[in-house]
Amino acid sequence: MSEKYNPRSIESKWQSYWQENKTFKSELNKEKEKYYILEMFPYPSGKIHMGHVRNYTLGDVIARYKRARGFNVMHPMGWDAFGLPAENAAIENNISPSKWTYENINTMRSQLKSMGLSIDWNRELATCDKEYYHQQQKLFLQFYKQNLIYKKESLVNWDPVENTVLANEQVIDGKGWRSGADVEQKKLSQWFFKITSHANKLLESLDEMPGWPEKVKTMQKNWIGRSIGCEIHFEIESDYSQYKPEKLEIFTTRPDTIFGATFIAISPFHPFVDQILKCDSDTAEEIKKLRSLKLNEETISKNEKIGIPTALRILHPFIKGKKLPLFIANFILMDYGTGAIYGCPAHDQRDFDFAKKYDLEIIEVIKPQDSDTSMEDEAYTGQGTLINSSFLNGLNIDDAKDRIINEIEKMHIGKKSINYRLRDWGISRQRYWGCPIPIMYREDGEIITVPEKNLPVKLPDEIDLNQSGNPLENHPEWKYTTCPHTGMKAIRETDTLDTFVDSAWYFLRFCSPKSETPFDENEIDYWMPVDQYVGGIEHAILHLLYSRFFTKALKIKKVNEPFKSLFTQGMVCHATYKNKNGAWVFPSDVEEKDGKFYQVSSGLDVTIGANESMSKSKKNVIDPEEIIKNYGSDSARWFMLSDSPPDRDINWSDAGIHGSWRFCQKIWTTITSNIDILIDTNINDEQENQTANAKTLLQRTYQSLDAVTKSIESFQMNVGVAKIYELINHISKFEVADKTEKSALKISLKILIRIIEPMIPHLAEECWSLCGNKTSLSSEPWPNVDESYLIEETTKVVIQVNGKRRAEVETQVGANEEQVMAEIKNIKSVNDQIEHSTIIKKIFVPNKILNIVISKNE
RNA sequence: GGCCUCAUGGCGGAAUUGGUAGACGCAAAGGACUUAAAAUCCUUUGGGAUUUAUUCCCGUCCCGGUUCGAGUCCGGGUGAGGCCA
Repeated sequence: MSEKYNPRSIESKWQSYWQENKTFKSELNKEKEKYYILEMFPYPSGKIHMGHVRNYTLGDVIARYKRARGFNVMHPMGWDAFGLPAENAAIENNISPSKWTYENINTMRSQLKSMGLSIDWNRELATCDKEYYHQQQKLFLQFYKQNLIYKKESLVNWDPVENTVLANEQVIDGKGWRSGADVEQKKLSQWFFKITSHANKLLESLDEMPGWPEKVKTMQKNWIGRSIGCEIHFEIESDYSQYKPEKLEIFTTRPDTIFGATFIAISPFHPFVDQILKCDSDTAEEIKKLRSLKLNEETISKNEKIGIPTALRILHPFIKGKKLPLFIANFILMDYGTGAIYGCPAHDQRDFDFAKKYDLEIIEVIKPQDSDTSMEDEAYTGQGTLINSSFLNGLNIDDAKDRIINEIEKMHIGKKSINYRLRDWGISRQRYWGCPIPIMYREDGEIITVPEKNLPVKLPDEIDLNQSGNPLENHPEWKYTTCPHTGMKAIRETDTLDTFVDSAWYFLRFCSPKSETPFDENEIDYWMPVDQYVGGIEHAILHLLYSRFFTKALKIKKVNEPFKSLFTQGMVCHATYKNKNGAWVFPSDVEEKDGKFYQVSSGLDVTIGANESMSKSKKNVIDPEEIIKNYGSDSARWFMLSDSPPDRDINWSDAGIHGSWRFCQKIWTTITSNIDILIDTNINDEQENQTANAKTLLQRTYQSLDAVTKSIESFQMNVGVAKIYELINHISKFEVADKTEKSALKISLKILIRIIEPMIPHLAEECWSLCGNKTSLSSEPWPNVDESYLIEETTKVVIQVNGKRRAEVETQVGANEEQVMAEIKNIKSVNDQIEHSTIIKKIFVPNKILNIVISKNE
């Protein structure tokens, strides 16, 4: 057997075998325990990149491992196929979004297949497929009936030149990416999912999800942002002649500090401000300026605090005669709470800065337990006792909160209230390439849903993308229709759904991808929840939260949460390159010459940008095709799993791929050179008169097997890889002299073949078939650890003196302190230390350590 | 600004969760084979000292603490990254 390792022929051979034999087809089978492994499905942007290779290799290791563990594994794949890039490509290349998308899908499918992933391709779906969005429109109707969908005015980024709405990423430095025009904030009437109605459920379930990383749960908790506080209605005095509002409703999470309140601030978008604008021409310009600035938490915390004084004064409800000035301030969000707060400068840094700037009163109402604070430089936000606060004096913060809320409720000027940072999910997109919203606007003003029997509302094929604005808006035949109930004239909703809607339920659709209803209850009942979900941390919040919301809102029996375990793999990053014209450049198009970088195709100089997650939009992608072509996908997979912990970001470099190739080669030569032993049916498990050598090999084999198993279970594939290296190093140094050693080697090699299959499946299948097997290795069970080999007779005990390692001794397992002490009598390095000293005590950890604590005799 | 991570040789990283720091891989150097190269195999590889040893000293970003013992736990700092529609 001297044939060379030839990954190209081996890999295509096994890929065809798996396809022809439907090796990875999954079917409902109640006799068997199911395992649903899912990686986040890709956007079909053109070609796969190393980030995909990492994601899908990781998932495939789990899929293959779980199959070996006897589970009925479902491992599907699909395409997150709607979205903006298809429309851009359509304009650039004069190709329809549909054609562009399906061509990309074909390319990427064959690339994924060339990686040897154990995917059930029978379940493949694409969200842009009308079969898929037909079902999605049904879900829309269902949500609509449940009152989970409503319409309201909301701000969008508006490009006045292109006459179109821009996504956030299309706004660069406040200007439209294509037109360069200043982007305006425009109000449009848009559809929303009432995700806030599930805020509390979404929050509370997080505590019952041990399979999720703490980091992601924390991010979601912060995102939902539940806070308990109090709404208070204040009476108002006005110096405006034409505007005299009576009451202002504010929200605070610190009602305990109400006696320290010295000003009131409202958002520039607060309803009061519209009226104030009418009365006060002096400040109108300033107010308009505040309104034009984009407000979010980040800018609020960084930007200078600005307040515009008004002629309104707020009466303090507990301090008679006290009047607080009211400001319009740039750090109050209209969407949070009531868009109005009171400021207590002494105990809130932001209020403190504001008070200093506008020379407002600072009243200390919380006194720290241990020290006096001066309030010179910063607010005190810690625990303490209430002072200067009338009936609250002497209470701690929590008690003071309860007491004041109680009082406020008694006086009927407010109530305890729970507030969420989470806002409703805006789902309208003014785009063509998305799922049509099954809504019509009738000429009599009624908004009606398209009846289920008339679904799907199909996207028109013929569109004009060269006109500005949404192509659906510009498509009269599609847009104008009649009401199916009355025959009245009607206009279709021309907005399409956010693509996050598509991905909020695809994992459900995979369970019954061809069902005539959105999903088959029976299948869902068996397959859901997803046992292991694998994807990028960048989806930690939105996609995962939306999916959780869908799952809860659909009220599927027994399925409360969609993803039992979540693993967030690190991103594959690469430097970004830009040429002189500001265009992104592919790394493969960059070359170095005399320390300078230039673009090969154009000859232009290139500047190197930051390392960022690989993405088609920045062109910092590496196509795995080259590597697969040169080394094979087994080497590529192995390389991807080596070295880096799966949850850590990596900077892509192919340095080291050669080592992976060497490893595959070594597996091949090791198996082929020992093939005689492997196919010899007379060699079995020979334990009688086993040589020490044979025993040691088996010990190491089972230790490796144990370690590899544990590392796969705990998502430490890089450690698993290292343990397999150790095993093959032992095997290749092993010399066979007698029958028990042949037997040991055979056992060891067979275990090796089995445990490399999740990682390098083609080579493993080939080795397995060389051993004379006629069926796929993937249906073979995972080997069991023979525990008897893990029991060691001797062990090394480390001898420390004052905590420093001085020697180690080989002892019987379970040796006691006296026995170990006897062993070390003649060890010089230890004796040198304990000479002329008094032994104070000895710390003995059986089989591990003996630490002798001494004090030197002077 | 808030919240959250992370920091170990030339590099990627390991360390049974408080018990031999640097497994395994990459890179590098030396050697074997070869007319030569590639490939393969063997050896060395955290820093330093010497009497070359079952030797000693230093060493896991910095300062301090807890402990018989700290890469691991606690406090403070420095630096890097992520998230904040």
